[in-house]
Amino acid sequence: MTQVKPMRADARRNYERLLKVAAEAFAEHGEGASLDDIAKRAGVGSGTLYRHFPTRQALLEAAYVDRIEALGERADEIAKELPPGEALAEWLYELCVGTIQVRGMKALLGSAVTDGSRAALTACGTSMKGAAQRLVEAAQREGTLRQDIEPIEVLRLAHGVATASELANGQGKQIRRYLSLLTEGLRP
Amino acid sequence: MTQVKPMRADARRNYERLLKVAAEAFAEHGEGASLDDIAKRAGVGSGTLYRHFPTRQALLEAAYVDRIEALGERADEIAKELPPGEALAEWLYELCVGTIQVRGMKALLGSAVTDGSRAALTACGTSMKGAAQRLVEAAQREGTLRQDIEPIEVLRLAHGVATASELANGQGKQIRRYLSLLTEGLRP
DNA sequence: GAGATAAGCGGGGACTGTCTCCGTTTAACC
DNA sequence: GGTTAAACGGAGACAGTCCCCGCTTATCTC
Repeated sequence: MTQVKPMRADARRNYERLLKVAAEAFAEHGEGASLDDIAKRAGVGSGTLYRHFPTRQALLEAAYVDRIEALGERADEIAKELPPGEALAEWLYELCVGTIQVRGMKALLGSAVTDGSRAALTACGTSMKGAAQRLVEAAQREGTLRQDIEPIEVLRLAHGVATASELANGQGKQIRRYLSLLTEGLRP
Repeated sequence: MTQVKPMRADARRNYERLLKVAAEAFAEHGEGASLDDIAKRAGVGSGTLYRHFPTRQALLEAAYVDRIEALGERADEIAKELPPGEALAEWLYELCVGTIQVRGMKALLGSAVTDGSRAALTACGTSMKGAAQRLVEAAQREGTLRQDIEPIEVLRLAHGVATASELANGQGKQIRRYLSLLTEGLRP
């Protein structure tokens, strides 16, 4: 599963440089950051960039996997500290914060929960879905979450909440409010 | 308020052609459709397009104002046929359908409810906000909608629901489901 | 260490899209 | 019909994506 042939030293070096620069660039300019510019800033030719990461999507994913996996692990930490219902809410909050604050992660998280996505987001997608599943099932067992809902639906709705919060100039407060509106519903 | 000087005949002709072609192009290729291509298809130079519509946003808005205003009027029709709570739900449903199906309208509706938007969406924005306000207040008076919520928040959340539905390959069924999850909340 | 060799590099260039500038055309008014 | 200002339109500067292929170099072998 892991790299059968070890990368050549220069290849590995360039790969890492690109990743680091890309994360900065995406954070700064959003997912539309210029790829040729990233290559330049990393001190490599654009050919090198495109060889390592055939698509923007691939680079985006590689640049943020660790952050996303951290989010997956965070789910378990939170689960230890809070009762299931609250844990889910808190995790969704942190997920939304990440979605909005780290420009460029939105597209990535979005396609991770897209139905029929082109199997692109394997790593990120499974990590997110796993975390969501654990929290959702726990909350359902506890009885603080409706039974008829799938983990992936929760992720999609959270993405929707992030979008809505963004429209409202999303500071943490907005996210909290919209998340709680979702949890409690719009009825009185 | 309205055009002080009437447009020259050729200008008016080109303006209309552009609008018609633009609506088709955006519907077909999404909001990213090539502007030069729209100009070409309308049989005018790109200079003409940019003179009439300085930004993509401006063209997008002009191409869809009538559709959006129809949505505004639809609110009142629905209000006559259904009790306030159901009317709001039905209107939000139609709003989401429009958001998703007519590619290119999403960006427009999004920026119409963005906090601190650059005063771009005056026409569309006020139309939407007006319709939302009428339905929201009626539902609140009836007691089927929480009191502590603003019309614009409902619009933003609806946009979020549309986004979530889109991720789920949004057919009408998904939209209905996610909307009702929002209305009723995620609690059991 | 020297040589062989394939993995990896990188930048030139084709292509697509945006947007402006300015010489030319033409509708509108007399 | 002649004048004039409004409107046209396309050439071209610029920015981004992405591929191709001759050159460089890390690694392996002796």
